[in-house]
Order: sequence, then structure tokens, then C-alpha cells
Amino acid sequence: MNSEHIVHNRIKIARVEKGYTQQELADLVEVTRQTIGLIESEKYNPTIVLCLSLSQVLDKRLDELFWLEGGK
Amino acid sequence: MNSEHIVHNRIKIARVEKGYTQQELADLVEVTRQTIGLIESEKYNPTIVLCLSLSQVLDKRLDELFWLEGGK
DNA sequence: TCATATTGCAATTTATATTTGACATTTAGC
DNA sequence: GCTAAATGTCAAATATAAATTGCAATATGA
Repeated sequence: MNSEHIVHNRIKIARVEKGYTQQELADLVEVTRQTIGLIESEKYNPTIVLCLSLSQVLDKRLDELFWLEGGK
Repeated sequence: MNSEHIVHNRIKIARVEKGYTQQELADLVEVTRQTIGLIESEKYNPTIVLCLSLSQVLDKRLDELFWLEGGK
């Protein structure tokens, strides 16, 4: 599909605001630490379920957390 | 991962509002018609890039288009 | 210094999103 | 009724998200 599109995010900022480690956030949304690390370094393209879980746990709207290159 | 979570969406409503067929919407976001059909019938969990593309093309915020069972 | 927590990174495996191609069903117009 | 466009759906293949394991690097505190 759309693999030229790059997603940016503010997961790390929101995570640190909440005082969570990568591991703690990973446990809260039930993924591995590596998955959180990859998302924070924008190495790939997570699914909407995971993004919604992160949005819930981090108390931010999806739109505040994720946007497309050139978007916003 | 989080496979118990069910994502709901308003893709079909937003698509019809814009007057697009599934095929036209699929072309705009560069996926197949089947992918749009599966998302509309909530059969699975799209990636954030695709959701953001849909959000752009349909002129809706992510939060208006996607939410978790029990959420909102 | 030593020990531990945290993060980065890479290879491999598993699960699943997405494609492809095909055919059935529905819908709307003639 | 017929026809064509739009949609639903299925099976098989491919692409990639996510898991798993392991190890290095860096920070932090005793």
C-alpha cells in the first residue's frame, strides 16, 4: 500500500509526561518494549487498535499523537 | 497483541457523504476495494497510515472516524 | 567502581494486514 | 424482465506489524 507515507508521533513526549518507562507503557497497552521503541523512533506503521490504546493510556486524542508528514 | 479490542468506524458514512464508491475511495488512498470493504464492515484493524490517509481524503479527524468498543 | 534500570538495535519467527483474482448478490436504471 | 454498477465475500499469496531473544550502550545511584 501507501508505504511512501511517513507517520510522525509524539508518543515519547506523552509517555515521559506521564512518567512511564517504555516497558511500563508496553505493559499497559499489552505489547512488547521493542514495539514501543520502534514506534517512538518512527521506524514503522502501527495498527489503529494499538494507536487507540496508546491514546487512551496517554490521555491524548489520536490527532495529537499521530500525523502524516506534511500534514497537521 | 491486543486482539480482543474491536475498532469501530464511520468510514462508510463519511464515504457516502462525499459521494465516493468503495473503488473511488480505494483509489484515492491507494489500496484495493476489498480493503475498504473490510474496514467498513469492521472485519479488521487497519494501520495508522491508512487511517490517516482516509482521514485526509474524507475531511474528518481521526477521532471522528475511529474509536474503541466502549470508548468515546 | 559496581550494579541495575533503561533504551537501542539486529536477526529470526509468528500473526495478520493487504493484495489478487474470482464469483455471487444487491441495487438502480432502462 | 434485463443489464451494469456497486458491494459482499472467499481462498490463496504477499507484505509487513508485532513478538521473541539476545546483546550492547548509556544513564543513574549506591
